[in-house]
Amino acid sequence: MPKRVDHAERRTEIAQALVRAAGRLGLHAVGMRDVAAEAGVSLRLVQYYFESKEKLLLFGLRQLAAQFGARVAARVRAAGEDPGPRAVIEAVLTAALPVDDESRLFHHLYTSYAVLSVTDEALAAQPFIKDPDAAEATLSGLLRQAADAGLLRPGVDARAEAVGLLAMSAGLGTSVLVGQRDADSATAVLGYHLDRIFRDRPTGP
Amino acid sequence: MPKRVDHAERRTEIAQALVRAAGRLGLHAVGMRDVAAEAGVSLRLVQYYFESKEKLLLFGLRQLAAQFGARVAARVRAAGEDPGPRAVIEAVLTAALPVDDESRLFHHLYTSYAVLSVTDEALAAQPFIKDPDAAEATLSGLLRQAADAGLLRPGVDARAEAVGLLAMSAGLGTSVLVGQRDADSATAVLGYHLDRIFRDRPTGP
DNA sequence: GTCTTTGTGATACGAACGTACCACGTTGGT
DNA sequence: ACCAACGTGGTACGTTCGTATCACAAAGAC
Repeated sequence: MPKRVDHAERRTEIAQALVRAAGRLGLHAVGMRDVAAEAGVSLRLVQYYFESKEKLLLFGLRQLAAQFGARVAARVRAAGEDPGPRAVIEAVLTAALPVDDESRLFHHLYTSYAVLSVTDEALAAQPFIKDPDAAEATLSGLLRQAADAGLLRPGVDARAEAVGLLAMSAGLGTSVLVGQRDADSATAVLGYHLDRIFRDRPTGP
Repeated sequence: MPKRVDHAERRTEIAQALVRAAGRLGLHAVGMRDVAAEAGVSLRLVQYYFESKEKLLLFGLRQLAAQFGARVAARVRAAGEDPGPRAVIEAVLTAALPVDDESRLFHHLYTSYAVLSVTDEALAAQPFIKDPDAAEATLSGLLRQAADAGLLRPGVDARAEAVGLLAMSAGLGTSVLVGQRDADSATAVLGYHLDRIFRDRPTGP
């Protein structure tokens, strides 16, 4: 039965199984056997495509980050063609909020990985510094654009707002995740803070 | 050698050992034997004072939350007697930032517990809903006081600001924890956002 | 002065974990 | 047609985990 197989695709499938299993059991509790069962393959195969658990976890993290990037891009695209700066910014910020199963799963696991990276340096490097830095630069650029277009209230510091808003979005996401707040309320808080940055929108004629 | 012993005190000591060990190894990786070694007692004793690991973890979480509450209170007291509302608010918000070993440890473990509580419902109930709700109410009240005293810029919504600032503080704390940002920068961002809420402080005569 | 409770040590047990090993069918190269 | 590499299954190994068991010394109760 062993036809030649696409390794990259197989690894992706197994990593997706890891993500699903981790969402159910918690990242700390998921084992190689759980991943194998979730993917519908034998334990041996998980070992075959990832030599060790650590490699599997690392690959899972990278895939998670990539998926999230794609999700943000999709959200921005869904904001319509040539949307206003505020729409784009709102799309970026709300993409991280756990409003549905997919984003909830993402937030849960990404936070799990972040906690792991504090004590396990193998996980630390890339996704927790480079990716947020990039997000910060992007958002900061968007705000500066908006400022140049005269859309912002006076005295707004693009960089400080970008950093603060991203942190707020992450923090709100966590509070939604643990059940302290519901998603609508978190969205409303973000909207309020954007209103404090942007000038009042022109009311209809 | 078995003199009569204060159970509560013993449990506290062991729970502190749990916290230290978890800070070193990660909460997911700490076992009963690690706690015993860290506390300098036998495995049996840990079992004796906490019947199961789950009970130990729960007690550790509650103790952590209590310690944090005390820390915030101390910070507020350290702001001087009869400090301005802004000083109190800044003390509350910066108390959660990982600026030293103690606060770093706290933020690390509290986030670990939060992640655990997503899949392990035994941990979920109290500290992740009640405590943040209380913090929110407190901060909201402080802001309302400041507004009544005419210290805030017009149009500020105390509740939305309280929720947003707490979320921002938590998010900034996490970014410091994973090494994306240093503590000073996080403090500066919080300061900037408070400046956007409070009126300009009167410049000296 | 016995006797029950309390605190403590050492150790054993069954399960689960990550990993390693062995065997075998299939495929593509030549 | 043969042979080396690939893909896969089954299973065993050593470790570690949380928990349970057995034994026993000290301290209060009466």
